[in-house]
Amino acid sequence: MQPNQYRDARLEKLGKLKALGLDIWPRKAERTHGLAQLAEAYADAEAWPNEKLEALGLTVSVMGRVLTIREMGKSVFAHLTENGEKIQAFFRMNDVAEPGWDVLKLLDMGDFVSVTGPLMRTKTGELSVRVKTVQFLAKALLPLPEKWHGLQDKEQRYRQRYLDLVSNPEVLKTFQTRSRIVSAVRRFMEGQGYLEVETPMMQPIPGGATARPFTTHHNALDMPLYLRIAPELYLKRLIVGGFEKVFEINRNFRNEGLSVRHNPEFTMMEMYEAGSDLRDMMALTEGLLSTVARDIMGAEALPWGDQVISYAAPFRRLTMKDAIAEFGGIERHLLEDDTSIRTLAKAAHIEDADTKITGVLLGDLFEHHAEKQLVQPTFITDYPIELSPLTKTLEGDERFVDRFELFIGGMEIANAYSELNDPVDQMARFQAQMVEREAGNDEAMHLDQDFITSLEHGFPPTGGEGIGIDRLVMLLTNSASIRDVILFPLMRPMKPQEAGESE
RNA sequence: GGGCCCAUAGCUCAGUCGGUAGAGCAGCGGCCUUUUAAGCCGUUGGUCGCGCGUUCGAGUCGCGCUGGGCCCA
Repeated sequence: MQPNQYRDARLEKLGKLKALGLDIWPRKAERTHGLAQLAEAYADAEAWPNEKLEALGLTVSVMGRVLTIREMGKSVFAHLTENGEKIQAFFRMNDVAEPGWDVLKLLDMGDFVSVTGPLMRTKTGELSVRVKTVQFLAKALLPLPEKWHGLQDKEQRYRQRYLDLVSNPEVLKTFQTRSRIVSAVRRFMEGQGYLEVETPMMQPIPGGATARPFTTHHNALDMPLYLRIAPELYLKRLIVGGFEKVFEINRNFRNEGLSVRHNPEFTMMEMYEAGSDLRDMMALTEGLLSTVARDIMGAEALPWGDQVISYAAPFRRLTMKDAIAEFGGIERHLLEDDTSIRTLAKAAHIEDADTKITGVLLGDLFEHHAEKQLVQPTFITDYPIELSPLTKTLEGDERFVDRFELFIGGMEIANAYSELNDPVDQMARFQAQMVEREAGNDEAMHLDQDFITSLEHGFPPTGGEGIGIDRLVMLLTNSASIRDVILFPLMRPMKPQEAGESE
């Protein structure tokens, strides 16, 4: 409604810059060095005192966003920032070529400039460019958040992540680290001989997990499509087709609530290896996490809140029942009997404890007693078959399956199976899921007939696993919320502003 | 879905018992040719998230709504 005073002042300066005959929005920045490059070479004040820098006679052009301006009469200091690095620009009226001094007076924090001049160190020891010429690159019409406290309001930080990144350097750092983690994961998998593939994100039948999908529609084919909840069934088809080791890193979408650990779209890596089983997946996971921790974070022991998590192999292994017994302080033999399991579930105030089947109750008891306490990496094994429709059973016990979930920091990080490859058994498991679905469980799996057909053509014994990349990044970067490692987390839209009198 | 908490200037935050809006940074005008959250003088800027109510009077109390945060299921 009322024009913003900051915008007005800056638009006026823009006009003055134009009046100086400058190209206000040049197509390219003049520069000889990146700030990171200069920092790496000359940041060491002991090795590069001012005399040595001046003797070097190195003239540089660097670009950056103006972060601070300190005016001191006929000299001015400004910090430029680029990619998380900073350098000081030192302007003296007598040094700066026309129309540099006039340009300087029209600079605001947030603007982009490139400056050219010899490298020097001020008497307080800061690496600086003694500016001879200034090239104006772009005007910021809106002010940056406060320079000392940065942007604090969480809502605004998520909605306007660019401001969060500009004003909170550790946020930029976290996301740079995320990128390096993902690429280290890729490197490790490729080093193990895995090939990265892409499978459908839009699927006619959503499969591979128990979750509610998002629905969409294809116009030309006039058919419903689902955003995938997992790539699993497609990756397995590739193993049927003859790939030996495949992985995929990409987004999954689950139509569920938001929390510190859940965003409706999240990044997962899934991998499948023909001929291997759960034990091989454990070894792969230990190798992956300890390698990434070492290579990217520089240590196998990393802080998590006020604790320290060790990613050194091997990780602890514990059956689901043993975990319930240990962390729930429950006598182990009570977990062998259906009636006492039901009694324990009621005691733990688990919902529908009277009607749920035993396997589901065991899972609930595990969540209730153990999950939050599994801070150090722990493989939980021996899952009830009811919770695992895609997994081979344990040798000698048809009620449990050869599956693990890896817990770290009280969160589920990974989920792996010795994959079910018997098409007849798989069909029966799907049918059990369909009964669940008809009983009203809209997270139960859909029948995927073509997937069954693929198994009928022969699916070798296969180890498969999914790893939650967002949660892994949370752990490695010591971030308490998934929103701190997802650049643009889902937010409810703001109520649109009232239209006002203009129409 | 339930409980608790938050929303005041562009940003970070005060605002007492209900008495009519404050600081720092930023902005604007000055002074200052090696500063570091530079300093000094002056100064602009507010639909106190939105709505209804109580009251002579509401940023403050009550109810509802919106958005967000944390905990729980």
